[in-house]
Amino acid sequence: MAVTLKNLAEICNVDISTISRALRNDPRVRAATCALIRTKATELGYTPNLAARNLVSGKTLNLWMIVSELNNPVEREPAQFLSRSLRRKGYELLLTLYHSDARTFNHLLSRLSQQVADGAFIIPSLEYSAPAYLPLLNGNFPLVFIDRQPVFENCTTVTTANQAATGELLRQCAAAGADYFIILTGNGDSVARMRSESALKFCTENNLAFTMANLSQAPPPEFLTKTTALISSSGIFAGKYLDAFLRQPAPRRVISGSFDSAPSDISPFYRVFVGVQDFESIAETAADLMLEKIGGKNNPQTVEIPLKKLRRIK
Amino acid sequence: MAVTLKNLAEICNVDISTISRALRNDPRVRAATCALIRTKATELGYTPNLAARNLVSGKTLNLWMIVSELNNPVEREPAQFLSRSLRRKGYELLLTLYHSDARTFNHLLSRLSQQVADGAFIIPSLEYSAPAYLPLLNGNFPLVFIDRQPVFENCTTVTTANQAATGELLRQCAAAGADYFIILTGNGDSVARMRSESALKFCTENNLAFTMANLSQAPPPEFLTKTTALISSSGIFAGKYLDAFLRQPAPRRVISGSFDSAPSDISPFYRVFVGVQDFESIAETAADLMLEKIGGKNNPQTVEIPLKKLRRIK
DNA sequence: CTGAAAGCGCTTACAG
DNA sequence: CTGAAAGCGCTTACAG
Repeated sequence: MAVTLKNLAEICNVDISTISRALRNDPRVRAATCALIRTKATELGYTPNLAARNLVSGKTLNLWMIVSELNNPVEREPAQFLSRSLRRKGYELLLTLYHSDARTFNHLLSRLSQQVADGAFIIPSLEYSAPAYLPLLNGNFPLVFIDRQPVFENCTTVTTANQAATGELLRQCAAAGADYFIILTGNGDSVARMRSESALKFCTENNLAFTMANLSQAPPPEFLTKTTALISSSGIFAGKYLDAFLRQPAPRRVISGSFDSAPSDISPFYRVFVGVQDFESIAETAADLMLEKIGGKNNPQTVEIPLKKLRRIK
Repeated sequence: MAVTLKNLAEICNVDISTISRALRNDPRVRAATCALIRTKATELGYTPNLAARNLVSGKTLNLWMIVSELNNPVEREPAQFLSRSLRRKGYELLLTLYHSDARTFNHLLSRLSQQVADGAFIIPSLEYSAPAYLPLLNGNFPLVFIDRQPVFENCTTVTTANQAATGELLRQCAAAGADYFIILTGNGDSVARMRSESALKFCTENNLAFTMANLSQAPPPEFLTKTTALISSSGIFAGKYLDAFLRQPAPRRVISGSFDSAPSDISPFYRVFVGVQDFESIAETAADLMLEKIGGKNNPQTVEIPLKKLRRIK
């Protein structure tokens, strides 16, 4: 059994409220009393019960972050930066995983309603629809979305300026000679859709040949005679697509343009460009918005963070 | 303001205790009363306050996992498996990071003393010494260590059978022709030390030439005439060591023997072996031990999990 | 079947 | 400077 204020009160022969005050450095308690209480407390290894404190204060100083898993840098990096940054601001970041499972995701949201944290950062999956969020949004619970946006409007989101970033990426590929674009970004979530749209727009505006494809879709024969750029959300996909469809017969030149990571084997590529997201700024911005929300400001908006850099790997 | 039992009691014109019972499916409350209460509750979006519940139950159904960061699979993988596994058993796994910082680590331990969780999994760093653990251990707080062992004895630890695993790894290298071993495993923590010792033992017993080295230590010229095996905790190190010292003049043949990951560029190696740890079994075993502990069993012991497999990558 | 009461461990006006 | 009291939101014997 843990030591409680009550125990200390009996031992020190003072009221429990005096104990409480002494331990919280209330200047009103006499130095001598305070000293006695503090020594006894450390002697017995007293440690406050946070659940009890939270009950009276109405806050936990905990913030949750709800992510799918940790293998993807898009989820992992913001989490790590947020943890550091929030600790400096007096909050604890607690990471929870939903493993791409809708039931688990909703379960975690319901925990938030049960007031386990003062707010939460969420990297959602598109398909987990709005109803689960409603109680939280109606209750004005501080929620900041990162990277992806949920299906409904009017919620605070911090994400990369994907339209601009995609434009830059394609421009580089074109400058390196690409005259045919295979766009593999798909439409799995709001970010994917934004990138696909932007890529399409770029190609159309600049009169560049392109096709939207995915990993199980062979490219039209056209690419054989062209300098092809593979545009993907992760270099892994470019590598896989190349292995699956482009190696034999090898096209003249293949360029990879991806976000965050290069293909694991870059040797078959002519050029490799990587748009590196600025996860630190994303985290910092999300933390600031969260604190505003906790402070009572209502700030629904989408904040876009520019790419950290556009690297040429090869 | 969140809806409380008190609010519901006023609205439904029954005592707060009846509300509580109805919402927890107590068979004693009349069906009609129960129905009324439940509809009102969902209407108003009632949601129990977990802090209050925890206060009376004395448990949180939360388990913490304290890790340094998430870039290393040795920390990330057990975390992900544990999260899945514990949810099935009715617990929430909350991940917290200490970012290789001793102060943060101790701060997180103190939170545990404040009863924020019913137990904790810890992947420690060697240098963060025993005192911070003492209150927890004395209070018999359920603690399960994963991978690394803290500096003191008598605590429950789940780790890979590193002695056997290292033996296997070196045996493979020797079978592939290695007659000179550069042992890069170091002594950064209990696992590193165990691997280094085991490697040394293996070489000595089998009459194989070897040297203990690190990334800033050139190998003796001997390796030039030998088939050299680089033994490391991660393929990254083997790659770096090769780049730094072995490339020019290139030795006859270099073999890599590492844990969990291969060198990112395997082309300069003659053979590449990887000992793959069984993080799923480690997590499963740790979860079981935790539940035992929470159930009141005192089970200090070190459980060793065999390697999942020994892969030959090249 | 339901209510009144005590209690979980703490904090904080309010008196004195 | 300190104590008695009320309260945070909930649960659970104990009566009736």
